[in-house]
Amino acid sequence: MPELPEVETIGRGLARALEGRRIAAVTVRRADLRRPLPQGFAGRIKGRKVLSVRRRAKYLLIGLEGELTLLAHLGMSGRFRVLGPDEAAAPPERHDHVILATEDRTRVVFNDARRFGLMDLVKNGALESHPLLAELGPEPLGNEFSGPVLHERLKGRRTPVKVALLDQHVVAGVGNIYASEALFGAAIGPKRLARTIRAAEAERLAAAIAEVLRAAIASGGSTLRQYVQTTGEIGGFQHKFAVYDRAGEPCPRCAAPIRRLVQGGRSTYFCPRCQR
DNA sequence: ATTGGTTCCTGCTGGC
DNA sequence: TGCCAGCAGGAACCAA
Repeated sequence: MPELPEVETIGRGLARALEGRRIAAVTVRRADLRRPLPQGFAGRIKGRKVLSVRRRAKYLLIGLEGELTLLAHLGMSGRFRVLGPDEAAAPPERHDHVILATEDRTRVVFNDARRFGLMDLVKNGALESHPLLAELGPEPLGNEFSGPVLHERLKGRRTPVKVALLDQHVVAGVGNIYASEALFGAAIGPKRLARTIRAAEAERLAAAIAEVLRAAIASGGSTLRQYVQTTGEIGGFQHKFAVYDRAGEPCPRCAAPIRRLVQGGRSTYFCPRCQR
């Protein structure tokens, strides 16, 4: 599942493939993603040069000539493939929905089996007020994120802290995997109500969030070749999780068995001994 | 203002 | 071995 580190890694790959290049052709094979592609999608992109590829939360922002930004979200199963000129003959694959071809015969292919992903076109002037972006919480790797900021945002919430971390309005970009990992890193129990998290704990949690995300980006970055993919698992380089998907295995800190529970319909993994 | 429930979709898993 | 029901999961949306 692409969370912030995966989206960051993918963005870097797309930057290498696209920045400074002109989009020569756009193929839409399926327009009905999570929401329909905007009217005139292909025509509005074609011929424009790509100026930048950035990330906000789990969104990719591909800046185009003419003050236009292509907004993309990968949902659950979205991925991008980059095909070089030597792969010009490669046929489309199942679930390839949008293909951007640059003038130097590179193709960037958006593939999304479950179609929870989306794309939109936004005029740069309207970017900050875009409904999908306007209410997002702070970037966990940015300067505006800190223990006190997180503490403030958890204050008053009666929902479990794990569930709160998944709310993109609290902190942007943390998904199900790194929520569990960060709580483990901060030694905070996932069932604790958000409003009971004290300042010192929020400080630890904010640091743990940044730490796990940074580590995941660092390991994801090393696997990036011509394939831009979602989980960083090429060549056995998969990032090692401390607790996620490890129910029954020993806690790496105290060896107690990792437990799984379901919160808000999502799996949570934690060490019942270390995390309080 | 917050929160719980529902929905979208398809690949995978487990039971028979 | 094959079939199929059930489940996972990001996040918008709605109702309370």
